[in-house]
Amino acid sequence: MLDVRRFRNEFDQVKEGLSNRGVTQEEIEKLTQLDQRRREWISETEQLKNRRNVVSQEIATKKRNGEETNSLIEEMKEVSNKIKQLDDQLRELESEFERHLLSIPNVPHSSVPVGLSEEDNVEIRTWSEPRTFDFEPLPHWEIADKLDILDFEAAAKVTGSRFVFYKGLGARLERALINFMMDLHVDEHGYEEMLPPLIVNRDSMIGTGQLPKFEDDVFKIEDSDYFLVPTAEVPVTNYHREQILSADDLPKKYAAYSACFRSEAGSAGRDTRGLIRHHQFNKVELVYLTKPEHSYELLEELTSHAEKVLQLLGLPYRVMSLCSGDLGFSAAKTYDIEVWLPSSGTYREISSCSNFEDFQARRSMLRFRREPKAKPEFVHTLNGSGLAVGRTVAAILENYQNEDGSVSIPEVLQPYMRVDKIAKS
RNA sequence: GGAGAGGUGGCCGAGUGGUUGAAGGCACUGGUCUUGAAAACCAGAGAAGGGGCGACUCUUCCGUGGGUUCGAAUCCCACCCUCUCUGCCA
Repeated sequence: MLDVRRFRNEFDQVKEGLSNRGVTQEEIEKLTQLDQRRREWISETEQLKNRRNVVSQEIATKKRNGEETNSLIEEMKEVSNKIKQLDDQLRELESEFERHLLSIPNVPHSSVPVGLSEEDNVEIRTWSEPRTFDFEPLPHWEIADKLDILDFEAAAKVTGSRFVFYKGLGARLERALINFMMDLHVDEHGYEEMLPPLIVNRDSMIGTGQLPKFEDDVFKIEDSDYFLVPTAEVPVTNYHREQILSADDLPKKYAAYSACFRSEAGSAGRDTRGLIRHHQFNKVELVYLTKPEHSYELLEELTSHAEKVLQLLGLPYRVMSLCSGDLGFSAAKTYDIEVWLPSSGTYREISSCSNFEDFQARRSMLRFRREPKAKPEFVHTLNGSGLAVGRTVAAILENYQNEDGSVSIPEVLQPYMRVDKIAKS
């Protein structure tokens, strides 16, 4: 959530940042108006309430002394009615104000490239060279079909499109990757492991910014106010919601594996084949809660931890800095890590690492104290995929495929897989 | 799902519709005392929002949301959560 005070005090800067990512002039003006009216009405009702408190005190004293209080009570009836009226108006205004505020995206960090779309994202670095094949590399769904390790048709029958059954060594590969990634982050990178609920309530979804604006993108459980998690970011970040942490607790670093559920409304026809875009997929997520002054340096650290997974797996990738127009709603800055997919000859997103600054913390009242008696301040939250598991399987199948249709297993995974190759049985 | 009990400050725990932001205790901070510490004594200390350059000041907050009342932690209604018993069940 946007800081209204920052909005007032650094109006020009905030306005520019927001319009760089597509917030309209009207939306900004509306917020200014609502904020002004809101503050006027607050001081009006508060004056009346002060009057009510003072006179109530007086009535109590007079009653105790046996004095007459009828005229005061009469006056207070009127004041009370007035308060009720104004309070009702104010409540309506405040909920409109909040609704509006919740629908305004985060302000991009000054280092974010200005641009309108994906086209304007900036490449930061690449790692390793795409392998050259002396045969025509197949897309992962064809490789998997020949090896009988993924079954999309059965999933379509049992559930619907954009689902999959993993089978045999395919299922083991998915599981091996989850364990490999979790072990790496916990043992080498110092994260605390967490296994969160896969269903969360509305407040949690508001806290991390999925709601109220993007209800169409998530699965809601009928006859309830529960949602399937679109990412472990939601339960894990909300774990500390409405808490005041002490400075010694920071930074908090959590690694969480979860299944993720997304409705993929609006992406009909895109990536219909293979593992790239599913309604349900597995992901290992890294989540940070930090002091504000460390968040940007930790964004680099977080990104490097995600990169490390790809390096150990030997998968070529590049790191992109998303431009203002391509940033997610809650993010102030995002690096996308894109892995090389030989069959299409392109890089595809496999991790997205973002700094949300205090945007999520403000929505979810997630604070810390520098000193035992200091005023609470909002923490900064960050998260990134470390990595999306299904897409990693796709990348391994494609990058490690052999001419005979088999797929070699990257060395670091062999202890988890207990084989060095998936071949046709 | 059913029955009962309960939700008050960092924690424990009082609370009769009218100086209760809230007794008391623990923990915490500062001071006195002490060579130092402990004990004892004294004092201080919550959050959000509004106004003011500031000292400061006002409003709200006793699970959440409504209601009754001149006035609600206290009365009424709904909901949420926790605990105990119970039903079904991986």
